[in-house]
Amino acid sequence: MSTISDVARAAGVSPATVSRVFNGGRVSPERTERVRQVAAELGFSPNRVARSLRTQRASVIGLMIPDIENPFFTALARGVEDASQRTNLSVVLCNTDEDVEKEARYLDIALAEQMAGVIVAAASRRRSDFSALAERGMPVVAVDRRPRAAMVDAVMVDNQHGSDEATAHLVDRGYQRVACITGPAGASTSEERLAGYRAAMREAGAADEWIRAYTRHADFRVEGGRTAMEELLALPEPPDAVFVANNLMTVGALQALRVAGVEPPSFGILSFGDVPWASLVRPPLTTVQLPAYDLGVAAAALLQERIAGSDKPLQTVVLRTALRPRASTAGPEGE
Amino acid sequence: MSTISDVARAAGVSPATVSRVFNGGRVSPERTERVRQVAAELGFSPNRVARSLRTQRASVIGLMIPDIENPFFTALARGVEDASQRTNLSVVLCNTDEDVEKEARYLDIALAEQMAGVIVAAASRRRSDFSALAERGMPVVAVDRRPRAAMVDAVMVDNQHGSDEATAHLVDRGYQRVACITGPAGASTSEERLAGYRAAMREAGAADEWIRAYTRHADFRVEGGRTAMEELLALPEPPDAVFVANNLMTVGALQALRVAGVEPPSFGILSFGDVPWASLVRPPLTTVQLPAYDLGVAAAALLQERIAGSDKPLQTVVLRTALRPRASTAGPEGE
DNA sequence: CTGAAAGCGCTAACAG
DNA sequence: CTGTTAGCGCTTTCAG
Repeated sequence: MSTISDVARAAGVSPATVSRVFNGGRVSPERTERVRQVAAELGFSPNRVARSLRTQRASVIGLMIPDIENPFFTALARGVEDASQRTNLSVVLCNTDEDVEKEARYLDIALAEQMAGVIVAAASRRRSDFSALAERGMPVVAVDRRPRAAMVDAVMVDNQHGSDEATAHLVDRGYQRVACITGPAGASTSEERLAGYRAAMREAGAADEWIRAYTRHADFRVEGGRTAMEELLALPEPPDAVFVANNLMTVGALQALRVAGVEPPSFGILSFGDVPWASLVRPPLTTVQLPAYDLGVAAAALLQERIAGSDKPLQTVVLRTALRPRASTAGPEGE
Repeated sequence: MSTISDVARAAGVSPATVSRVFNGGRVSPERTERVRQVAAELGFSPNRVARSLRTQRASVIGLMIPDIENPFFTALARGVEDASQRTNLSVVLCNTDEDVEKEARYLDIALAEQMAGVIVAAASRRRSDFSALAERGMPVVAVDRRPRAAMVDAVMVDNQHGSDEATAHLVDRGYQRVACITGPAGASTSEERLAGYRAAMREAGAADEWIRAYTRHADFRVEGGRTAMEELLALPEPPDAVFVANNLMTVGALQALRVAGVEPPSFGILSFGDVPWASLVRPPLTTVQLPAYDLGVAAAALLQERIAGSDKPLQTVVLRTALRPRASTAGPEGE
């Protein structure tokens, strides 16, 4: 592995000149040419570690996501990756596993590795803590999940509006008892989606107590969705439709329905977020489409601005969802 | 951000002592205690960039996978991650997108960032090139896909055996015309799985020419699987069963079958590798289970040995698959 | 436009 | 067991 001084010696110039050639400093054309030539011959490429140490900043950004097995987050990750590639930033993907400790460990690493910045889909609304990064001036962008009171830029989905619309759709189609399976109580996404559901149900005339009885919190995973659905089906007066607040829990809910011999659309089911391999599900599922990829792109753009030193006031970008009605919510008569 | 000298000064010791405290050198208990104390107060954590520059090795390893949206690779990634966490290595995930250029770019980054080592599921058997890393002494472990002639450790799945067994299972169940959808011609996994299929078919008495006519190469993605299945169904004498060489193509094949109104198990279908959300598919799918997670763990273990400086001869670890017969291959009579 | 020199923060000999 | 010292490879003043 040749170094900058090897190149300098071989080209008969100073290391500083070589450095300038690779960093856009002013160097005479012929020297530039010679240095490039020699560098190519020697297979030289600048050592980023040394550069980071010297400049105190890296060309790597961290992306913390809570579940690498959820297609929503992989799509988001691709958005971040694609947008970053254009700026020559490389992306380090960290899977926090919905675990605040693990997340904290990765945030420490980001700090110790002097990463240029971090994009986080926070594991917990209350307990995720970015203050250490913020204090040391490392740019942070929150994505998908809004951490409480953290002073960072954010890119969010319009959860409440999307859920409200989705729930209203179920009501419109004639379902009488629309239940809700939402995520863990700590997460902003859970709460906002629940709030949308509640708003729509109140508007449809449901009492708060009734709503509470037909609401379940689960873990945003398949398993949790299944269990919650089983509980709802076991109610004295079971629901005839369900609004499920994320994709994986919908998969679980579908399993529970199948086991119970309940078939959409006589039982309505609507998923907030695309269900993976939706094409395998019959009947086709009504979903609220989330702009996962664009969320990633927007977050990366915001982060890049900050890395470049922008001191605009903090922004929150909100992206809209889109309701895709399909057969799974055709109506209780099973049209 | 406090440095090692800040801590040294505040604790009244030398920087070397602080360093030793954090790296397991011999330091008297009371000093160790004091240093730890002071470090905690100052919120000190060692700067990994400086450490890497000094020691010429990093505590980061790269993991290059061809498709982050394939659950097989995410499971593999988790294996790598879990195994690495125990050794305090952090994992950088790079999505090569089955693209040799993109892969090469990431490999360059690995080099420039002085990563401790790299685990690669190669994008191409022929064109993926690790020689630059090997030359510079960076440990590389190939996983899942065997790059041609590269002198690296490898962790593989017993593709040929698994495919042979799977195909024989279809034949045993009474299917007469078993077709095959395999992956791109370049990949070792495609070729080995195809070889297993061929061996079983020959043993069942099929002519080479017949086998060729009932074989399709696709791209390991959903789309490719669908197209290939459509082609097979359009043959003058369509197959009555198919062996599909990866999970995503199976999803595509199922879509094509559904559109054509063909239902397993009267048409047999068997997937090499677990199909995501298999529980949504009806009837339940017969699969060859792959040890994706363990593949990751084994690769990480091998890499760690090399990073630690082992100069054992190169090894190839082969993990076995397991056939899980389910209803989708119950037999042409549709028992 | 170019070179010399001074570190970034850390670790690894080497002496003590 | 502890401190001193000399860099890892690079960038960035500061002179020239």
